[in-house]
Amino acid sequence: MYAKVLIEYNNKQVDKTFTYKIPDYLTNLQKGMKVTVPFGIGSHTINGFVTDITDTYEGDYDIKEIIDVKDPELILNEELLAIGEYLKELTLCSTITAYQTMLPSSLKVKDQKSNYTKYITYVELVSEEKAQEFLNSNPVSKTQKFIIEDLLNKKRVLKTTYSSTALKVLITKGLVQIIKEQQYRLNYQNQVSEPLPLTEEQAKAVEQVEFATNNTYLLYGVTASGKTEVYMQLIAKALKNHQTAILLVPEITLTTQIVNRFYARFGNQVAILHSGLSDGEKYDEYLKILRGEVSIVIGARSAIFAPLKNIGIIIIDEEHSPSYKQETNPRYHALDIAKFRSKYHQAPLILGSATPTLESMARAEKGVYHFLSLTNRIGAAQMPSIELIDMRKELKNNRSIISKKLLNKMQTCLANHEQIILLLNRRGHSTTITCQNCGYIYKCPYCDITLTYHKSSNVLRCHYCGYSLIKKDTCPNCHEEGLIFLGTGTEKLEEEIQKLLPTSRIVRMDADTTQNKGTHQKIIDAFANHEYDILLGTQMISKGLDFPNVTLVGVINADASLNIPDFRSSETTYALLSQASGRAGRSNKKGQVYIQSYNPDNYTLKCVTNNNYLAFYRYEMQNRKLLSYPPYYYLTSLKVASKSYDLASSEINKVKKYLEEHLTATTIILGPTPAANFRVNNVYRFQIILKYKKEPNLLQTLQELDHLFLLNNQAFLEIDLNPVTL
DNA sequence: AGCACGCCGACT
DNA sequence: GTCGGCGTGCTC
Repeated sequence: MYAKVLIEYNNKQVDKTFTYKIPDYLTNLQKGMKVTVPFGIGSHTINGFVTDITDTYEGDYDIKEIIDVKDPELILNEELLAIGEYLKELTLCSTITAYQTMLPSSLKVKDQKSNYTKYITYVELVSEEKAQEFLNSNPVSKTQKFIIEDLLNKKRVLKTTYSSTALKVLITKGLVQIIKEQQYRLNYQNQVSEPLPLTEEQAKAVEQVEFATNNTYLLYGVTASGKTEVYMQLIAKALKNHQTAILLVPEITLTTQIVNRFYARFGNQVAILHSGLSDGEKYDEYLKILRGEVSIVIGARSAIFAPLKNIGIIIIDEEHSPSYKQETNPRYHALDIAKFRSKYHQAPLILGSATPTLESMARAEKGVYHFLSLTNRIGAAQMPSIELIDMRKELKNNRSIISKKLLNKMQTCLANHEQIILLLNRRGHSTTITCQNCGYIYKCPYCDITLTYHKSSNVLRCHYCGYSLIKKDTCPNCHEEGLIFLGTGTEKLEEEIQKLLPTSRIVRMDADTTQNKGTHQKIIDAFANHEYDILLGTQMISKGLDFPNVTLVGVINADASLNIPDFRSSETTYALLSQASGRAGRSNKKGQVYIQSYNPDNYTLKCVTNNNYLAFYRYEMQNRKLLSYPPYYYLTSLKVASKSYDLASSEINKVKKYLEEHLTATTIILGPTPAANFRVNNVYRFQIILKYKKEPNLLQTLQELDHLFLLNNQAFLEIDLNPVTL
């Protein structure tokens, strides 16, 4: 018997299987297992996956034998092997990269430095008779006597309870034995919560989902309309059919808020997978899934690869979230994998959002997706009132970044002991530091952007590459004391509010204050306990959080995200503002939202104010049609990156020529232009964008181009099919 | 990813 | 003459 093995090296040159003979002692070898094989010169061994097993082998290689099976419990089943192939095709990555992407880091094909299995050790008596005999003999040490009597009583006790020296003696005497058991790091109580009564809308949504089909449903539900309860009842239905379920949520939403609701309802049938877990915790959760001990997996993007069998339903919450697209290789979108698995298992796929992507909404309109909607908030909660504040008028008599109106509302709110959320989508203190004397502007020496000032650490930092510089008092160019700080980040906002409202308790949440594990959750918990009055932060405060006492939401600068040069900037702005607004008035108190802008006539902002997603959708669809963007056209982005400007420039032109020669005439080839991240870490990037409705030669051409760059170690080709951002 | 093979520069 | 630079190519 022979096995085809995909080896661990991530290199296009070894992106193929190697055939090995299966030795007699490995007759239980199965497809999808992880093995150790000899590879290359000498006695080198590496790991790989068995992708196929055959009876015969025809070829003139000097065949070697498989050495051993690693982690026999970890088997990529037929479905996962097929997903790997699909992922490879979807993203043009190597096959091994595809499989590696699907696994938690502790189970990837490579030699593990640590054993992730956590054990708990008990001690037990070998036999009660022997123990009695021992007690009756003389003389008996006091500690040993105590241990034996205690064990006679309790049968099984944690090893750490007793003195280890006394235990050693008892073990050598053959009286006591040690029992080692695997222990999962995360364990939860049994379920305590019952399904909630559904509103008419919710019940209708639950009823409309047909199981045992590969239908896709778009669940359009306004903020606080009770989508989570719909998910739970749909999942309960799947469980009742002895099927399993996957729920994807954006990373940032994976706070204990949603997870705890699921634990309370479904108890230890739930496994969670997200980047907040340690490698050991992920290993345990993955094993629970692999062993079939759980039926529900809740996780971020990569949880779509969870090795669940017999999936009955797949749900993607906040389906518009860009976090479902991986922005490093392989650049896959969880939605594509979800559709693959939906079809494979004949399991319905639910996409939930208050602000669906235009692609999803368009598909729902065309009837490709089934449309479900929740238009009302749950219980007594009403939609918040939203008002735009024209900052141009404000500028004339008030230089503050907080408008008079918003400040007044904040004061009222504080007086009523209610809480406030402020959104400013920019971290740090000041975004530009310039010299009044000579006009010098601090820029990153490696990237193409200005440095941001971080006051708490007195450092100027590049938000692209992390380069940092200690701030000096004088200008590095003219040596005068003329440095001024322009542009406001969350740090300066905090300072300013503390000045304006000295008695208020403020907590800031952004990438800088949430670096350590668990700090994110700590801030949320403290704010929920009303230890603070004001929560201010970047977009991470806008997602999925549920604080009943928040009645006021302020958006400091709505224009920032609107002005990003990306075809999706209106869409992301609408989603961001509508999500942020959704944090206000989630229980019986009416919520108010104030959005500050220098472009109050902007149509997207007007739609946010009126809470009119459909109006925004129709308007933005016209723009997309005019400019030939998704969902009317598909996009592919090709970038050439190189440390050499000239090389990047000449190579991208070769790429363009190749594309022109091989693609059909209807495909629009835009560029080359400098990419949005033109220079990062001293690497230059040029970009070409393809727009097409149908391009039969696409995959073939991209693969060929990829091959042409295979041996080039000076310039690199980065291909992104259906990019989320350009 | 390693490691060997191979073809050109500065040394005892 | 030879030690060693890293460019190129192969690994079942």
